[in-house]
Amino acid sequence: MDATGGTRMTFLDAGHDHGHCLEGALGRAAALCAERGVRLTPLRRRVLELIWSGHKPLGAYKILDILRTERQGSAPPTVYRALDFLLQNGLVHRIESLNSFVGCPNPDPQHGGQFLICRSCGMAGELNDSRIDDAIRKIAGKAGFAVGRRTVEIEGLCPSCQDGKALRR
Amino acid sequence: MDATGGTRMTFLDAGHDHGHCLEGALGRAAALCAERGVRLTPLRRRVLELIWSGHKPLGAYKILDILRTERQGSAPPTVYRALDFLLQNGLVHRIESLNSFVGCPNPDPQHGGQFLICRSCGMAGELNDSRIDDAIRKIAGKAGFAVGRRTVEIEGLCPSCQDGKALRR
DNA sequence: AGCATATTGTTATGTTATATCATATTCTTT
DNA sequence: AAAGAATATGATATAACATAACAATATGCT
Repeated sequence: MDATGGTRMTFLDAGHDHGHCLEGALGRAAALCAERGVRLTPLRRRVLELIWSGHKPLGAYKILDILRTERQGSAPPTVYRALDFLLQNGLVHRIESLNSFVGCPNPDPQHGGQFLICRSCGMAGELNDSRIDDAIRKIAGKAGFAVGRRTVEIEGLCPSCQDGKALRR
Repeated sequence: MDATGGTRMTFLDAGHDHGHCLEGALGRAAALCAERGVRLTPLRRRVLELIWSGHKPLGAYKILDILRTERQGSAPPTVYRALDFLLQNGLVHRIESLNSFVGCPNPDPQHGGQFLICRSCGMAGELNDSRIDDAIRKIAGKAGFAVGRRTVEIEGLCPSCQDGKALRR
């Protein structure tokens, strides 16, 4: 257990070493794809890299804008197909309330995850808290509902933005 | 406390008296608008009624298709403005994962709500379970996050559809 | 009645996502 | 290495979802 109790907290400080996040994510993705026998092609890797350029969820068309500057002929399906692959392999999550995509820090197990999304700076942090998930499964189960995918998105203010330390990042 | 423990369960049986749901919702809406001094105009009331025509979340353009058959000149803003009004007054909720809207059975207090969404029949039931919400608030709070709006959407299979009693409704 | 405010009409456009078919690349088998 | 199957990407079109901006109308108030 860590500071948040029974959960892995990945809502990162503004000053963290992001190069570490990025390299780690790309390394894990490569390993995981190799293990599963699926192909992390240059395009897919590039899209993952763009998503991991920060902790702020990125829209498909933002990704496309960047791709167009480096791959002539990029079009919506270019991006959406790469995103589908990354989603299916648990390498990114879709944030429903933002129509955007964010990297998954621990893609190994199948998991839903809960997201803390700052309305000020736009950062999204992923929690994987078993108590939230257990509560959902338990109550839904009591209602006779067979639980599948969970979407838990918590909008609010991150610690930095509460302190007025930052307004946009 | 009811059968689901500390929560109001509103995931309804296929055979319930839906006229009751509809009348109740419209009545509560009228009362609530009167109380607040806001206007439940014929258009807004009609959109609310369409949303309450079932427990399956309805997309804005589905609503528009119907409106066009009864109000010449209806256009996207017609629907979205009515939806904004209904959302602001807590009379409907937006289901982020479906880009759709569903009636709120108990619009009185300000609340987030959790939604059980059947992938087979499309029905959505609203929970207002304090344990889920408390868990979210507590864990997010420990992470130093100031919690605002919560989006909790649980996709799965409703009891009827698990039993193979229904496939589309 | 006259004014201020709120609501709706109307047109245009922005944003997000998918369908479809053609081409190219990679993998497997021989 | 060649052939064929499977996978991935290119390219074009269109569907689905949502908002901006301004005009016209309806409502509430004094």
